[in-house]
Amino acid sequence: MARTTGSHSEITGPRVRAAALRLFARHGFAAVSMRQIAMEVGVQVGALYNYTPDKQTLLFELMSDHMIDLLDGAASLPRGAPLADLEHFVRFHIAFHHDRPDSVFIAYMELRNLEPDNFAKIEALRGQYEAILESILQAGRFDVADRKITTLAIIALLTGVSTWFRTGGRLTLSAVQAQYWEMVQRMVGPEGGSV
Amino acid sequence: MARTTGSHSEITGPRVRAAALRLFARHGFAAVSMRQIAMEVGVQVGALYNYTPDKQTLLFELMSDHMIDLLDGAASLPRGAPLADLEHFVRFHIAFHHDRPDSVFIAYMELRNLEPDNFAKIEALRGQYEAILESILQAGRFDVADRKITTLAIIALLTGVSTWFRTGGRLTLSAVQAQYWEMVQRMVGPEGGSV
DNA sequence: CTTGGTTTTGAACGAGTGTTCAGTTAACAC
DNA sequence: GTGTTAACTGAACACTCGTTCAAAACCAAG
Repeated sequence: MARTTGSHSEITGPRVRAAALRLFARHGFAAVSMRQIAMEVGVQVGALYNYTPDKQTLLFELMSDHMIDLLDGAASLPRGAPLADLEHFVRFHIAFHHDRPDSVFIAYMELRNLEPDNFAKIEALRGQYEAILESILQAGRFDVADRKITTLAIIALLTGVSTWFRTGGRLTLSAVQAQYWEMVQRMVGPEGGSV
Repeated sequence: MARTTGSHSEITGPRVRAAALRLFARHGFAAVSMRQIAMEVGVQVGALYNYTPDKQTLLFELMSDHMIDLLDGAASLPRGAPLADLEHFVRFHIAFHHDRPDSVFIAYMELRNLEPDNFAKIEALRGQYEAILESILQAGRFDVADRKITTLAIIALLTGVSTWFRTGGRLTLSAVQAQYWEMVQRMVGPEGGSV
């Protein structure tokens, strides 16, 4: 057999995903055509179908890869004292999302464009991620009225950073992390406050 | 002249906007065709163009109306002691967004589908809304490290409610308002804490 | 150089897009 | 009943859509 290693697919494949990611984030899944993606890659439309069975799967895999990376990252955080764990989680969430603005955008905006099966899979991953934060809150017995709500509130608060923060502005990433960590600390109250 | 008052346009017009709102929220602006909107209204496509010059304007007017309502609502809140003002703002934001899930979704998700001019107008309205909260924080001289960040953080926190809260679940709207008010109070620290 | 498999092209498919408009319908004033 | 005009239909326009596939191009191994 010929051309098994070093073939073009190992170059074009990632380029297809990168182009789709960029364009979906900028204009939305439904507004981007396969021809636009192909043009960005520098290839004809038909060639894309060597790398994805269809447009929907392309979207799903981008979202799925993102959520798995997120989950892996959070699951790999060192676990110890709950307050320290919470701080690690907060800083990780902000940094991770800051590094991948396009993926973040897609993961939050394009859920409705997923077919039911794919939607369920992404939602399951999101649930696992929330469970990590919730378990930290539980371990610390913080002073929160409702742990589930606090979990979702913290994630919404932290994810909101990506709507305005860009490197090179008034603040550094670590300054933002510090301020959000301060806010989260206040939100959850003193450790041991829960019954 | 004939048929000036009580004409169908006063019935069909709102129905067109309502159908567009519903469908844009469910499937996204780009994924919804004018024919789908017409079918929902029970009319042929061409008839829609009696009520909007084009699809883009239909989207813009939905977003614009929503933002103006939001701004009017916030501007009409009674102003007095900063802490009470902040509480009013928090409760208002949650209730307002809860009452209009479709509009909220569109206002946050479809910004990228606006033409530059329209985008700028919506952004300006959003800025005015943020300014109201910021002025409350300023008046109270709360203990916040950065007032602008805290403003955006609070709005992100509160808007996050609409991603999970639906009437009829475990919690009532006023219970949710109470919990978020508690969290916001903690986030901003004691009044008079700022320099 | 030939062979054999991977990758890409280029064209086509049927369906759907936003928008326009001449012509029909329907309701009100007189 | 007639005249007027707002409201709507139905068809058409010129494109764009996702997807498929035979044929060509390409490249490494033998």
